[in-house]
This record gives sequence, C-alpha cells and structure tokens, in this order.
Amino acid sequence: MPTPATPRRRIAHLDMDAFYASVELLRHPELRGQPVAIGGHGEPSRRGVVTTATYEARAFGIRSGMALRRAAELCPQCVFLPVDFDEYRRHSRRFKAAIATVTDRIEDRGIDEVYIDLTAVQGIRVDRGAPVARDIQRRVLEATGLSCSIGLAPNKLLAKIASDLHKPGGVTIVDEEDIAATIWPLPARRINGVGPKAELQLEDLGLRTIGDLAAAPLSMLVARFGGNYGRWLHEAANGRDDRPIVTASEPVSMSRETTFERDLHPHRDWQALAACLAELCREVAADLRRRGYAGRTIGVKARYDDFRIVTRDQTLPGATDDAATIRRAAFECLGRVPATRRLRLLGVRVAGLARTGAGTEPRRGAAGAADAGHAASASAAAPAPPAGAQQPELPLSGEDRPLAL
DNA sequence: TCTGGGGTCCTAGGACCC
DNA sequence: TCTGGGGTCCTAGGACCC
Repeated sequence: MPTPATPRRRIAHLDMDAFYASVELLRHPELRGQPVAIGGHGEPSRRGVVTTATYEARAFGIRSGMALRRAAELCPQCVFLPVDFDEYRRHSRRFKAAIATVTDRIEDRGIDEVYIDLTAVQGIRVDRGAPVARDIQRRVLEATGLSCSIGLAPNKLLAKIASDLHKPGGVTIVDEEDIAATIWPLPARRINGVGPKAELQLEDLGLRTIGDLAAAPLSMLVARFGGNYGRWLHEAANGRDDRPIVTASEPVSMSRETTFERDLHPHRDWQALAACLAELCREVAADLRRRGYAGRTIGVKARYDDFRIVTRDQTLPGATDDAATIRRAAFECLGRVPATRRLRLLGVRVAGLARTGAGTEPRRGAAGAADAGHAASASAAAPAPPAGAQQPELPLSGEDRPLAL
C-alpha cells in the first residue's frame, strides 16, 4: 500500500556538555581548568563511580562509569566532588524553560538532554536550522551559564548521533545525503539502542561500523537478533527512524536502591538488611506521595557480591502509596530471594502506577527513557533450576521477627 | 578493595479465560 | 478424545539509556 509522503521533519537533539561537572564549576569557579570528577560521595576511598568528568579529567582517561578509585589512580591530582541531584535538577529545569521559549514541541530525555521538533519553527529552511540552533544555545547559556551541543537531522536517531559529533558547544547538521560520509564510518555502538552486548554480537559477525551494519543482509541480522531488533538495526543503520517527538508521558515505576559500603551477609547481617529495606520502603512511599502516585506491584532487587541480580515482585489487589503496606510486600519478596551469597545492593520498586491526584510536587513533562523500544534479545533464556535443588532463602517472609527498625 | 542510582522496554513461560 | 486458538495478567530476567 503506497504511503503518502510525509513532510520532512527538522529534529534537534540538545545535549548539555559535561552537565554535572559544569554545574559544579558554576559553584566552584576556582576549579576551572582543573581535572574534576563527580560521583558517589566524592571520596575515591569509598564505593562509587564517576558520573561525569570535566574535559581536563577526561584527558587523563577518566570516563563515566569508572570506579572512583580507578579514576584517582589515573589522575592523583583530580578533584572529586559528590553528586548533588537537587542542584542538577534546578539547572535542568532552567535550561528546559529556556528552550520552551522557542517551542513547546520538546521531548524530555532525562536531566541533561531533550529532543526538539523544529519543523514548524520559522527560519529553518535557508540553512537547515543552524541559526535557530545557535539561538537556542545562546538562550540556554544566558539562562544557566552552561553550554550545550545540538544535532539537527530529519529524525531523532540521526539528531542524537549528530549532537555528539562536535562536543562541546557544537551545532552539527546531518541530512540524508550526509549519511554515507558522516554516519557510516562511526562505530555501530554510536547508535542509541546498541549497547555493549549487541556490540559484541556485531563484532562476532564482523560488523564494526554503522556502514558495515547498513550493508549487512537483513536475514543475517534477523537470524542473530530476532525479527524486531534485527529489522530495527537495519533501519537504524540506514538512518531511518520515524518515532515521533513525545511531549508528555506518565511514569511507569518508582524505585530506590542502595549499594552497601561493604557486602552484607544474608543471615549474619540480617538486621542491617531489614533496616535498609524498611528505609527504602519509606523513601519510595514518600516519593510516590510527593508526586501523587500509587502502585500495585511491589518488588525488591538484590545484587550479590558476584554482581548477579535477582528480583522478586508481588502484585497487590489495589494500588498503594502506604509505607507499611509496601514494606510488608517487600519483606515477602525478600523472603523469596535465595540467601546464597553476600549482598552488595538492595532495592525497592513500585510499578503499575496510577495517579492519586494528591501530589505536592508540580508535575513533570515527558519523562525518562520512553522510546528506545528495541532491547537486544541477545541471549537465550536461562534454564530453570532442577527440582529439589532449591537454595536456602532469606530467613524471613514476614515481620514476625525482632527487627532493628 | 573494580563496577551508582533511577528509569524504560522487550521477551518468555505459565495461569486463566473465552 | 484430542488437540485449538486467541488474549491478558503475572513474574523474572535482561539490555539499554541518562
């Protein structure tokens, strides 16, 4: 069936430059020009990873996701600062408000990026949008003192890749006719939705660049990755993406989790674990109430000292935002977690959300990662454990135990 | 003594219903 | 007696993103 030609869109992807680190430099101007890394408690002796590093720190090889300790080894003179999400959120609201003075066609992609649909904004035609992008950069700078990079393209996929090409402070235009020269030489990993696992599988197929991927037979990709992801990879590599700009969305889940300073033994450290779980339940309940939501599905997540993750959840008859109700369900779930190893992380999640209309906090716009939509199904399902080989589980499935709460 | 915290979406099997 | 299809909900795990 012939589809009517849709008018070509002008999509911008705006990405704040080294956002957390740049916000910290506003407060600590004396650190400008020095290697600075933001992460954890700001103490490389404690557990934590780098979330953002200044470009000076990156010159030493420091990268986000790297253990703080490792970063300190690479650059002993690096300055470490703790993360301060409240402060970053304040600046995030300001830069988004500055963009909203240009258009309301904005998709929120988290604390430091947005997509903007500029199709209907005047002044795009002549030069494919560069002056409009420069104007947005100026407004963001005036509102926050922070710089950003912008990619301009016919769709979100290409705009996202483009915004990363001339950081910091760049404006990069990519059109269909630029795909072969600009996009195809890039590593496949630069496609938003190709992560470390998919990258390994692609390497295994001899596919390194986006161009390799574009030239690969569709049948090969489908055979390796399944129909959905395989077809999506093929489309993405050819620069095709018709996902719309999503200007509003509802949250799906809210969660709290914490990594312990040292791994906890499921029996010997039971009191500390129980106290931690109860605190996480209080926090997530407070989050739900503040934002005006209640949820039906309560779950816990545990990470063992070998980094394996196990989750258990339970769906209640009705939605709740009550800390005690969440706690009862969470303890039941924790009771089903095999107590086989020490734990390094515990988390509580509430999903199946419905609005209660009782929030005390102003509503957010479009939130979180709402598109992607193409998780790689790279590995086969794990086999079920043999019957009778049940592991011992955590020693509590209720609260009928003296707990140090 | 590597490896955070808060999210979204997909897959897949079993239960249960029509 | 034998072999059916959906469709939806629940649960667990996993990939990926910021």
